Amino acid sequence: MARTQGSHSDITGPRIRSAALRLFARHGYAAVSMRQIAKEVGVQAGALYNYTPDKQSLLFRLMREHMQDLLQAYAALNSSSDPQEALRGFVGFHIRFHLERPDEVFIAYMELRNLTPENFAEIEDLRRSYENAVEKILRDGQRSGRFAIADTKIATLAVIAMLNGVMTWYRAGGRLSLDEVEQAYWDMVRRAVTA
Amino acid sequence: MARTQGSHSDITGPRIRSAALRLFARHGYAAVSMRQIAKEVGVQAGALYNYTPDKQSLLFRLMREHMQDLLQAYAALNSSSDPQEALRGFVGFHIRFHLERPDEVFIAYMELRNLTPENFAEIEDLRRSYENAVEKILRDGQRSGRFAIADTKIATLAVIAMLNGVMTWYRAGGRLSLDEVEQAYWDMVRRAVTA
DNA sequence: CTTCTATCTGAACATTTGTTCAGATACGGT
DNA sequence: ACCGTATCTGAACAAATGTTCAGATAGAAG
Repeated sequence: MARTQGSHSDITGPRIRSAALRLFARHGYAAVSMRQIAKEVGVQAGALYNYTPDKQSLLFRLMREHMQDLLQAYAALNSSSDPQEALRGFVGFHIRFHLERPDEVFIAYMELRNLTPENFAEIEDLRRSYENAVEKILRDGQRSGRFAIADTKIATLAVIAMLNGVMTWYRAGGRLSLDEVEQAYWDMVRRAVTA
Repeated sequence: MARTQGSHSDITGPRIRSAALRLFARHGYAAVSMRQIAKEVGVQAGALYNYTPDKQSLLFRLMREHMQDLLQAYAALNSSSDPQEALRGFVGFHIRFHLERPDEVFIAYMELRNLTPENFAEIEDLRRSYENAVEKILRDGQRSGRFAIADTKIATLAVIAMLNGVMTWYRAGGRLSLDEVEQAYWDMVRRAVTA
């Protein structure tokens, strides 16, 4: 049992982050000890410090990589030039991306207050980038007369908040398929912003 | 400095809960120690146990009282029999009630995982009551043909999630007045559910 | 003024916390 | 077969944790 020592382990790093991710999501950053993480990996607590300078960095790295993945994946989605189509694309993307990463999303929204000020600022920048990309769609639609939105900033946050809500209840294999969920949310988003 | 002992203190209890509320909201339940709460009140840690059997009960009481206040306040709002008016009333109520209690709301949504299973179940029941009241409005409107909603359960959660989003960014004295915010959200909610 | 009691202090407790480090170990290269 | 080094163990550290409790204290009641 446990890992033998001396063994080359390019896999220990990922396993540590994976265990930390699940435990942080489940019990919260402050409630999880380094020893719990180590136990999950099958290693002593001291060994974790070959892979992270401290506990805070472990959390920060998880959050930053998640936000970077999100931005990169969204950038890779070639968005339509038609605002309505672009918004539809965003809704589908956002729902699916987030449902595939429940733990990362949970942490990214719940553990912001456990970041040091500098780390917090960096994560906030990334999130604002994402919001700005969404707001651009709404502004384009507003300018073209396709959308009728009182305040695009509010609408951006409202749409994202509404979509994020799906994470609190959706379970694969439940009453509704992913396509049905996506359709239901898209119907509401579309009507909420359309003239 | 500090409180003198022996003084009658019907005010110590409320002050403890008030300090716990603010600290839990700011740093999270697990990250706040009983000594920090005591210090905020100006008392030694041991004195807290005259007012709560343990830390868990302190959190639970804050959450339960908040949910009960929410349900009671909503019940006191005499709702219109017209679904659209009822929904409008709910939107205004929900936004204002929640913006008046940022700390309570934060805790009620973030600290669920730090409740014991029994306590969690009780809070969940209260929240479901609230959701059911909202869903009733949507079903009434659906039945009368006023609303066009694919799934009233999803729509309920979507509307609440969207409105809750206001808490993450609204600050009194900011760019928009409370009335403007309420109007903007009501516009979106109305269009999202209206036929 | 004396007595009573609710309230608070201050110390103690066993555990757990994040982190460090000297030494043990086992793999890759020679 | 041996060495070098990346990796892990196991013990140690001071500090902090939730909780308990005997005793001090001050206001209320008589």
